Amino acid sequence: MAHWVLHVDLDQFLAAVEVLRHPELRGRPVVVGGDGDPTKRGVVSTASYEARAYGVHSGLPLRTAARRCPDAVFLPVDAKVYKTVSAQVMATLREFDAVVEVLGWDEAFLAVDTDDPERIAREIRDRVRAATGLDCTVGIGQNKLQAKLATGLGKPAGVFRLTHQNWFDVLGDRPTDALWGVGPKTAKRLKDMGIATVGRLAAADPRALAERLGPTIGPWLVRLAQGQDHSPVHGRPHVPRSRGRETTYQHDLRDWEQVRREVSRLARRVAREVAAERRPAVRVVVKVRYAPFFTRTHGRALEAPTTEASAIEAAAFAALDRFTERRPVRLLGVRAEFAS
DNA sequence: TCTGGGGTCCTAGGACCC
DNA sequence: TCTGGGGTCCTAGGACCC
Repeated sequence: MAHWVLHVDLDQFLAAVEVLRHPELRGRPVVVGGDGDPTKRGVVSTASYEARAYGVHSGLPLRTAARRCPDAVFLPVDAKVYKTVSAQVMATLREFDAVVEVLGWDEAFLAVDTDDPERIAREIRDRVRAATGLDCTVGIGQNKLQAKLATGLGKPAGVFRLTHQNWFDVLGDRPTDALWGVGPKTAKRLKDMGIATVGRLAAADPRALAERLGPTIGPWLVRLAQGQDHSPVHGRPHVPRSRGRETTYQHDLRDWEQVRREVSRLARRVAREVAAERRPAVRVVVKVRYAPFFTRTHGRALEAPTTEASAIEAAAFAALDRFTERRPVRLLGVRAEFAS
């Protein structure tokens, strides 16, 4: 039997969950994001396919979404409900004879041994739909990279197989940011080097890329473009490396005393979650985004690993003291890092 | 008129030590 | 007056992903 990786991705997950519990919304443009008020600062988390037809997509500012699609139904992100539904989906996936690696609320990899991966893919789709009422797409590959990219080609509610056999037929002429791990910045840098497509990147000299993009990332990009990926599917539960909270304010903060109070509030909230985790923090990082949308961070190591709120707050204050610019603040964040 | 919140990993530079 | 070469740790920032 052959070894296959399947990637399962729920279609328009947040919007689909909202339609499930508000059936009257079916067929309408639905936009989930922020607190559901498109006049406020926030972005789209998920748009239904009906809303996508108006050019509304994840990451788009809610205000822009409202202009593009004034008839859309705007709903707040209800993380608690999505987590519950996600757990049902993942439990369904774990019924299969496979190693299951969860990637987030709406995605998972399954490692399976079979001679008919399409049969298993269709069965996954059917059983997820029966258990939750949700549609998903299943990508099939010889590794995680191929499976992940296959899913995008199978949407919505389809099954697609991407292997070394059809890799270049399907992706060779696509821009490099079609790859999982290549974003707009790297795509631009590659383009500036004369590398615009996956095919060109696959044929590039790893040493030349190492010089321009770093010793790890350069050669890795070439392997990525060749469809190579040896990272295993693992079923171990995720152990967080850090835990943080951040807030974008509806109106910029100008009073630095208020900034300090907000950092205290965030630090104490993070400390509560760190304590609940029962793992001591070793470092605290404060993030400040100024009104013109540039972001700075400063951190402070804790004197000793701790879950104590007062120590975490003191470290956050020490980090905050390293910010000297007194401009209006748009966002504040506090993050605690655990020992590695 | 804008541009969330939750994370992870890699890089580069400086400090420090031998 | 001149002053190498590693290795490691810490920190800030960048890029990416869901």
